[in-house]
Amino acid sequence: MTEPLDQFDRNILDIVQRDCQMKAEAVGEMIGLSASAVQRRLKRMREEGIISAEIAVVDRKVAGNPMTFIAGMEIERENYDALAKFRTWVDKQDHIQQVYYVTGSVDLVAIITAQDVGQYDEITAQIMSQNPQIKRIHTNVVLKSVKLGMFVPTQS
Amino acid sequence: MTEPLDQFDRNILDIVQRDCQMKAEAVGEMIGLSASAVQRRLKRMREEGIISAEIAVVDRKVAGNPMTFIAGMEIERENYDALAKFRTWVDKQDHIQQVYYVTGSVDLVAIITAQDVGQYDEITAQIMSQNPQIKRIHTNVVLKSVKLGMFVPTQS
DNA sequence: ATGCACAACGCGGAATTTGCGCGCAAGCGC
DNA sequence: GCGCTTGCGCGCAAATTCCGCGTTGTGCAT
Repeated sequence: MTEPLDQFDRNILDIVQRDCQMKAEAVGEMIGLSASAVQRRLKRMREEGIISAEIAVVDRKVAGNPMTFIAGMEIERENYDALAKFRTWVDKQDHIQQVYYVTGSVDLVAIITAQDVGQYDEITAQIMSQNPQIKRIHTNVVLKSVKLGMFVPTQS
Repeated sequence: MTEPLDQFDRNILDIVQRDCQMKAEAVGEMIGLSASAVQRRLKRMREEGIISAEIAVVDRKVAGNPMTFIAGMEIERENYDALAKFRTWVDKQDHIQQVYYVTGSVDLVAIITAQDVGQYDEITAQIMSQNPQIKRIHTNVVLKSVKLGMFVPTQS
């Protein structure tokens, strides 16, 4: 289905993961390929889902959500499709950036942005009330975002 | 410095946060603005840093890093610039996607991608050896990424 | 095994099309 | 009336498509 990436693909991904608006010609110069070849490969990787999205990263403070919280949640493990239901629900919650289903003392870890603690409180209240399978929420307040990003290494 | 966003700006950000390759004309149609106006606003928001980056999101599995870990770390709190040093170091570590400095039972929370547990072990070993101020690491293995993204709500 | 013909693939470059980036005059709000 | 921002038009840069070529790999006959 999706055959392995060659070195050119990896180099292209390394670049567009940092700046996806770069001109194909500039990319081609960096990696030793023509502009049309770069565009062909980009198109292919987009179609195959290797590049799943191309997104703008917006400053949290300017957007009015200066605060970040990390919420660890306990869920009913037995009920497996509780997780599926939670997934569809959480997809629509814009303040919940990321959710991971994990091993350990909590079952779910969520990265949540909010305007202030009051709004965060409202969000957690909604999580609890609209998802009875969530038993408890442990909150960590983020004092500083040391590093942010979605970069994935491609070089083996 | 950076005056507040109006409704047009917010609508543009909502769109480009999901797809930053969309044509300005298409964006303009959605929000009721001409293409050139959209481009002007995008340029301004890029220059002001409201849009801090535009990046391609790459599939983790295809990139050869199918596993994700959430690492909670304990650090020497007294030494404040220990955090600054850690920041500069961690910026260069491609496998460490995100790092948050938090309140609670741990001081730092990191999202880390790896090929397998063996590679993750190497990464944590490097963290410990190259950052003596890190005292201990608590690892949570991610069984499933329920939601991923960097979306920030802009509508108040 | 060796040599050859041929199909498949991906490249670079040219031609075409598309979208961007400016200047400008008009319109809206303060 | 004075900003500021919009919409429009034009020139140009970039993306897309098309085409010819070289390389690779496969099958077949020698």
